[in-house]
Amino acid sequence: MASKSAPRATYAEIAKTAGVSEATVSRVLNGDENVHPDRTKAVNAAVKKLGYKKHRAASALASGRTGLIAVVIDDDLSIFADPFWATVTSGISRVLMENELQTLLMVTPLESVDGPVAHYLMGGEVDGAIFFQLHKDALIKRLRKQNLPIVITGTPHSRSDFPFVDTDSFGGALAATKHLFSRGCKHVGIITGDIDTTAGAARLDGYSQAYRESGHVPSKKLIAAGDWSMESGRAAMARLLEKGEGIDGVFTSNDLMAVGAMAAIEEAGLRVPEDIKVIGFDDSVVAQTARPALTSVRQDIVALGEAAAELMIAQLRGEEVEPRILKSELVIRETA
Amino acid sequence: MASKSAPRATYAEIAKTAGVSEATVSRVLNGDENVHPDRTKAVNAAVKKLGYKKHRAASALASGRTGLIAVVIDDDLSIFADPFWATVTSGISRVLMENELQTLLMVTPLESVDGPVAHYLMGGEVDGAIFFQLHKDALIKRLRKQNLPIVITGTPHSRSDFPFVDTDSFGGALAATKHLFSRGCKHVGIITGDIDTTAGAARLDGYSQAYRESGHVPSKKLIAAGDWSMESGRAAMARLLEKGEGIDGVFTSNDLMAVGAMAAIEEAGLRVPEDIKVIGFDDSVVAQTARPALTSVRQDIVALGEAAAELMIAQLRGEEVEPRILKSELVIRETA
DNA sequence: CGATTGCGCGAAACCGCTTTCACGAAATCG
DNA sequence: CGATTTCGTGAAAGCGGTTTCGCGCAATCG
Repeated sequence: MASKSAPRATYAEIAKTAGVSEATVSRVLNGDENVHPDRTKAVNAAVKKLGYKKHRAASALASGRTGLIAVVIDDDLSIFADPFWATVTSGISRVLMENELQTLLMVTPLESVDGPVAHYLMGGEVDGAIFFQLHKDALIKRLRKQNLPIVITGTPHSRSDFPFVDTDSFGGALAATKHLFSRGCKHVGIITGDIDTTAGAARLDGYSQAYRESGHVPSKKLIAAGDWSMESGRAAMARLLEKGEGIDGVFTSNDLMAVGAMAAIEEAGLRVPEDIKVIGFDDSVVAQTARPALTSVRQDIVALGEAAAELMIAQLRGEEVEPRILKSELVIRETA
Repeated sequence: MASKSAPRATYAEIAKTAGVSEATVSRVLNGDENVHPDRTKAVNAAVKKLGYKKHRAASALASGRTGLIAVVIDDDLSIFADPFWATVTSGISRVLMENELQTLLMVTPLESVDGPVAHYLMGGEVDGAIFFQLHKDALIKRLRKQNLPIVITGTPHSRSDFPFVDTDSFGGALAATKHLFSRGCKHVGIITGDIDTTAGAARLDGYSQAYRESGHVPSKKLIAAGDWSMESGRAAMARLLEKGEGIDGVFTSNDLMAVGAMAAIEEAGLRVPEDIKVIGFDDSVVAQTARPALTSVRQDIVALGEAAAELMIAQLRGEEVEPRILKSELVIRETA
């Protein structure tokens, strides 16, 4: 459709104006060391003069490298209404661009191992894929077998050796719970996220660990299950209150549930933080807009994306990569 | 990097097993009508049998069509912490995928007309570009001149003939303000967004229009400027209260400012909605988590993305396109 | 000092698909 | 019924890079 107002320079022209062969142009443009400095200079000059920009498709066809990295979002729970993934993605995109790579966004149900997405990824259309979430990793295992570089954002279930990046959920939960104790709470409860997710489990573990370290005795009655939603937080808190354990502090596994919990507390005629202190997780907008403002565990989400991209780039370079766990940090506001 | 475990079928093989020429294979695969049904069938059979998948790069090189649509986000205000754009993007991605197109995400400051992004877009690397926001449209004008299909999400400033999609800000603000009147408010104020944005201006216009239609007399003292942030909403509301116009209702141009306004109202010892009713705009998570729950103007954000993608596809087909304005809807909760 | 090695470089094949061109056969025309 | 169109098709020339191969030359070796 687009007309070629500026008839795009090619290797042929560069080669001619630089007085070298196209092969040499290619070498220079791909950083081959074994080229005489003089020619290198000549080529670079020609490139600048002609405003040359490499043609991706041609390059991809010849080399097999597309310069494209897929970011795959299983469109069930994900991006809708959750700023988290968007933020991660922007971090990824930034880093990839700096490395001459483009971000191909695929928001789609992951379906079977041979849905269209799977074929696309296996068909060599991209140089690598970064996945969000991970309920089923059959597809990923398959891709791995094909040597497609993969990075997972979030901790995978199987302890396969997938390269992944994640926030330190355990540490964050540990710190949050300890903070509640240090503020004088005696009976600290937890509202968990979906325990089937690794993040949900890790946050519960952190909470338990804090109990163990504090010398306090934990009670199963102080543990209530949520599913990350605000409504589940409200319901879980209501249950916690009913049990009459004298709960005076609660760590909720995300901010949304914290807000729900605060509503339940208020409905019970109690006050935050005077009667019950609350700490969330994520430090999302919601934490900042809540009243009273919510104390929460912050994750550096952009950094998470950047780390994912860096892991991908390392793989592309053929380096061995280790999973990366990012530190979380407690942001103290009014609720605890 | 990825090894070819399955040595990818090519036209050559298909042509051979179907007993036709490669040219015919191409015709069939690109929907050329002028091919004998028998051959068409033969080719399709061969394709299925061999599990053939077209090689994008090769196709792009030969045809000049990349099958890639860029989604460009000016990384200043945008994606960070704002679920809005992410949601739009997921709508775009879904529709593009259904049409065999891929979404290339570019999160980056738009800088000058000849930054790297500009070059990328002008270099024929993509078949079209969808832009979010629009502070400066110099780049876009330039791209348009090159015949690159463009769609803008949000209303552009210049009344150039860019194809764009947007939510009916004016109508939403009108409905919200009228609703406040109908609930008995006599002195309805507005906290505007950045007036330099078309959305900010349109929402103010809708508010003014409601005043005109209602027969009430508007007062400049009831208009306070915000900048979309929660803090600006709080400050604006404080000013509104000071002016002592007996304000009893306020329409804020987005949810974040509404939450800020509610905080200010509470700090002034007044109550929502008993003393002052509040309506926001966007119906974001924040509206749902606020207490009392915020009445707000909902936009169908996914639909907005889908519309953008559809406009793009129409252009790719060479059709003439009209801007598309999507209806907004008042979601009534507790604050008004 | 003749023989071997290594380095820098150009010629040319190639990546896989698209598209122009021309040709033979079938359909339409005068 | 010969002449002109129309239609379906294959051969082949690209599209714009990358990469292998081998050559000529200078450096190194015996």
